[in-house]
Amino acid sequence: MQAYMEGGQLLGACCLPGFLVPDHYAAFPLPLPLQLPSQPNDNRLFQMPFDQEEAENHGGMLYSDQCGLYPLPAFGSCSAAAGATAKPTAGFMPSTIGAETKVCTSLTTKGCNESNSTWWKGSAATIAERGKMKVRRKMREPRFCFQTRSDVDVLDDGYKWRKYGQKVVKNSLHPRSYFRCTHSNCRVKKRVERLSTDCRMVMTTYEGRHTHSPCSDDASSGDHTDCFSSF
DNA sequence: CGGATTTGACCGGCGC
DNA sequence: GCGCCGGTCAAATCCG
Repeated sequence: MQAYMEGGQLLGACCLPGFLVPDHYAAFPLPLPLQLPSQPNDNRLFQMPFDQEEAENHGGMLYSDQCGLYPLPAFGSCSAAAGATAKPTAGFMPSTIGAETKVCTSLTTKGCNESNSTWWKGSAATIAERGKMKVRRKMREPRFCFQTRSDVDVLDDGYKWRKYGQKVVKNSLHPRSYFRCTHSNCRVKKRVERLSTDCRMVMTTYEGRHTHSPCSDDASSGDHTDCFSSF
C-alpha cells in the first residue's frame, strides 16, 4: 500500500510527522520508494498544498475527528495486519488492495473548493441558504481518495450508494461516476473513475462524513460488522 | 410497480 | 465577458 498527501507530500503513517491518515490506516507499513501519481488528471489532487495550519487546528489528526472516515475494509481492523490479506468478503475490495492501493487525503479549503463548487446545491435550499452553506461547507467538507487495482469499478465499502451521474472528464479515457449515500440525511458522496494511464486502476474519492454506521444502512451490510468495529 | 441507473441539459466556478 | 469544464439535476429508461 502506498499513501499520499495531496500536495505531493507523501507522509508515512508511522514514521513521518503530520500524517493525516487516521490511526487504523497507520497500521500499514509504507514501503519505499513511494511513488507519486503521474497521470495529468490527478494533478489537481496531488498538487494541492497541504494546509499545515488547518491540520494543527484539528490537533494534527484531521481524519480522526473532522473527516468522515470511511470503513474501507482493506484498511479496517479486519485486514490491518497486512493489507494484502484483506478479508475476501463478498463484494469487497479486491484482494490486491494491500499491494496496489494508494491513498490520499484532503481537508484543505482549496481541496474542498475544487470538488465542491456546487455540491451544496439542493432543491429545497433557498438562494440565501445556499450562500451560507456554500461558505461553511466549502471550508469543511473532507475528502479522502485512494487508487486500487480492480476489475470492478465500484468497490463495496459497506455503505449503500446511489449513482446520480456520470461524466466524461477531460484527459481521461474513462467516464467518472458520481454516487451519493442512500442513507437519509447523509450527504456523503463518492466519485469513481478508472485511470486513463492504467485502466486496471480505479480511483475512488469519498467526500463528506457519514452520519450513520455502514451496518445500519441495510440488512445486507450486517455481515461486515466485524470489519467496521473500529468505527 | 418501485427503485436504481442512464444520460442530456443545466449551472456555477474559473481561466483567459 | 466568454467559453470550458466539472458537478448535479431530473426525465427517461431499465430491471428485479
